[in-house]
Order: sequence, then C-alpha cells, then structure tokens
Amino acid sequence: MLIQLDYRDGTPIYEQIVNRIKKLVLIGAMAPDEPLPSVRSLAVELATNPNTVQKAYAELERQGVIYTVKGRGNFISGDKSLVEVKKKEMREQLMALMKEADELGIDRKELLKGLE
Amino acid sequence: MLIQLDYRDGTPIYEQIVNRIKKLVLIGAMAPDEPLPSVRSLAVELATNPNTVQKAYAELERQGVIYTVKGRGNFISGDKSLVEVKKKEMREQLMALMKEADELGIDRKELLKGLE
Amino acid sequence: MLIQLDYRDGTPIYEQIVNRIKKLVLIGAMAPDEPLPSVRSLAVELATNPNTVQKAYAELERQGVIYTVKGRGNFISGDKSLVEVKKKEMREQLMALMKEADELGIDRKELLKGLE
Amino acid sequence: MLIQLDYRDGTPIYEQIVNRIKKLVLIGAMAPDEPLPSVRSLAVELATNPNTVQKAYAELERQGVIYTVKGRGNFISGDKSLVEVKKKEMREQLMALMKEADELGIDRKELLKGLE
DNA sequence: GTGGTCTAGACCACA
DNA sequence: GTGGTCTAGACCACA
Repeated sequence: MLIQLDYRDGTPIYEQIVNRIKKLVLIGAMAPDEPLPSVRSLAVELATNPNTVQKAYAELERQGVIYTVKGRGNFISGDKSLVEVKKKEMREQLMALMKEADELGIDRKELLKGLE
Repeated sequence: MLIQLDYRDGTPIYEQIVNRIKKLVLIGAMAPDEPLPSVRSLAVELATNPNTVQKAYAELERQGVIYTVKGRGNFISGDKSLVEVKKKEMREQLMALMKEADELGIDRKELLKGLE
Repeated sequence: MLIQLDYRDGTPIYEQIVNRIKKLVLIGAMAPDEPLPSVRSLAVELATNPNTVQKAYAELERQGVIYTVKGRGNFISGDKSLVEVKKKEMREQLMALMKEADELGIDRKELLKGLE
Repeated sequence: MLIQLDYRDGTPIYEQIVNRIKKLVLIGAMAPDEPLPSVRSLAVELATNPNTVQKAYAELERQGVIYTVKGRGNFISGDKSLVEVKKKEMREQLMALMKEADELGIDRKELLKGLE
C-alpha cells in the first residue's frame, strides 16, 4: 500500500493512516471488498506499532470505510456514496468560509476569482 | 471583552482565545493600540488558568496581532493589513480545497455553485 | 442448506452459522433426525474454514440442537421442545428489559404499547 | 464512583466501564457537567490500566455521553435526551423480539402476559 | 494467521 | 495535574 507517514507533522500517526486510506478509497485506488494489509504487516511496513494501526482500522470501521471480519482481516466497504459524503463536507467548508468572508467585509467574488 | 469559551468543543482553550481575539480585531471591534485585558483579569473572567491566557497572548504576539509592553500590558497591533493576511489565508484554503476536489473527480463549478 | 453469511456484520462467522441453523430448526425447515451437511461440504459451500463449521456444530451439539454420530455425521435433534426453550429465553429477555425500564423510570405500559 | 468490574464475565473491561457510566448517567446519578474521575485515578480505583479507562472515556465521548476538556478532565454531557434514545433502542429490541416470535408461531399475547 | 484487548510505562500538549 | 498518543509485548478468540 502506498502510505507515507510524516513524523514531523503534528497529526497523530493513526490519524494519518486513517486519512491516507480514506483518500485511497475515495480516489478509487481500492475497490470494495478488497482486503487491506493485516494490522501486523502494515505496522511492520510503516515501522510503527500494531496498536497504532489497530486504532486506525477501528476508526475506519467506525466511519464505515472498512469492515472487519475476525480472523480474516479488514476489507474495503462497498459504500460508493463516500464521494458524495465528501462533497457534502466540502460544501459545508466552503459555506463556512464564505460566511466568514462576509463578516470581514471581504468580497466573495473577489475571493473566488479564477477558482472555477 | 466579549469572549465566550465552549468547553464542549474539542479545540484547546488557548486556541479558542486566540481565534476569538483575532476575530474581534478583524471585524474592527478592537482598535489599534487598544489595550487588552491583563492576563490575570482575563483568566478570572474566563474562569481558566492564567497559563492558558498567557499562552494565547504569546501566540497572538507571534502572529503579530498584538504587541506587549513590559510592565504596561498587551495592545492591539496597528497592522491594518490583517484583513489582507486573512484574505490570503482564505485563498490558500480555497485552492487546497479545489485541488482536493480535482483529485476526487469532483467538478469545481458544481462545488462552487451558488456561493458567489 | 439456505445459509447466508454476512461478513460485514460484526458477529463471528461460527455464531452466524449456529444462529441460522437454530432458526431453520425452530421454524421447522429441518425435521428431526434429518442429516446436516458434512463439515467439509458446508465449509466449501460457505467458503469458510472447516474449523469454523466444526466449531458451530460443536456449539449446536452443546445446546442440544443437533447430535453427532461418529462416522455418519450430524443430525437434527428430535427435541420438539426447542420452541419451548426459545420461548423461555424470550421471556427472560423481556423481563430483563422491563427491569431495565423500571430502573430508568420508563413506563412499562408505554414501552409495550401496540406490541400485542 | 460506584463502578464494579466483573473480570469473569466475557465483556471487555473498557466496555463494562462504558456501560456502567452510561447507566449512572441514565438513572440520573451523575448530573450534567459533573466531572468524572480522571483517567489515572479511575484506573487506580479499578486496578486496571490507564489505557483501558482512556479507551472507555473515548468511546463515551464518541457516543456523546461525556465531553473532554484537555488538561481539565472529562465531564458529563448535558444531553437530557439520553433516556429518550435509550427508550427508542428498547422499543426496537422489543419489536425485533415480537417479529421473531411471529416467525416461530409464538403468540405475542402469551409472551407478554404479566409484564405490564 | 488475523483482529481485539490489555498491561506497563514513556512522552507530549494543555491548563 | 489532565488527557492523548505511542511503544513493546502478551494473551485470547476466531478462521
């Protein structure tokens, strides 16, 4: 798996793993029901602790990105609507930004110029 | 000062203080060279630890939002370009968002629809 | 046999097999003394590990739902009172629920409204 | 705090802690914004590992039962609707039970007799 | 082999 | 002092 950790950046390792895998799923690099590397093997690959990978996988399962089968491993969920969820999140971020701009008297048009 | 802390929201208290004061300055609620409440008095007002307020003020000084005069207190910087700095930050956020959208194959136009 | 496993749902596979077979017996889909598929064939059918099916059968035997004849295979028990046992279990669950409701000050009548 | 662990029972310790605290909140034994014992002190009290308590608290926060303030501690959420949520859960359990009874040809009235 | 839980203990940010 | 993250390693259920 193409996961690169950045030990300098402040975000926790387990969170970096979560984000990376979510990204891989979002861009379609990992197909539904495709198995993820085992907790232990990924830990070795990333030179980190199995507990840390475990924490990342647990969070991914909680978010519905993957599912776990005891004794078998972890697999990508078939949830195709993940991109839709992401889109919604981005819309919310944009609207919050626009609201902030308004409060500061910054022109929306100017802010968005050339972004389309 | 009109600062309301939200203990439930996860962001550290010192960061909430920083954000609130930046906001107050940005919207013009605090004029250049206006004094801020002393560390101790604000700590009392917010029912928090003086260390926390101190940390917030240090961060604000680092960002150039306020300046400290030893023995006299803390004051709002006269930096009128603060809004400009903010605008630049917002542009960067927007460009990062657009880049992410591209990676996920989300149409920029669709994402920005109705925001102007 | 009409057994469908759900790998996404968290319950262990051997337990799903146990539950499914108990259900089949309870609803009368499997008659007393009827033979069950062999461990190996069911394992193949379910694309799972023979150990898993073995564990499920052992548990079913422990519960008295099936019986094993060495060299011949596994068979449904003639225990017609299985439904009675189930009914008793359900009563116990209901009474535990009612007890919990009492502790929380939830009205039993309200909780049971429209269920008869 | 009145928390008793049962090391014999199979449910994980962290989950027992979660359940106990939820119960205490549900029955009103702990008021909103009341502080919980610190991770370390509860670990000592229960003769368990701080990580285990930490895991329980993290889960409680995820469920909205408590909220965390870094450097200060954990506090009970003011969510009064917790009982409502619980009631809804119990209704769902009851309806599932009734459905199962129907499938087995068990009379609902008989099953519910004397429970009100 | 695979995931889940737990211990013992360290280090860090925050208050 | 308080919570959050992480390491190193053990033990267990499950497949």
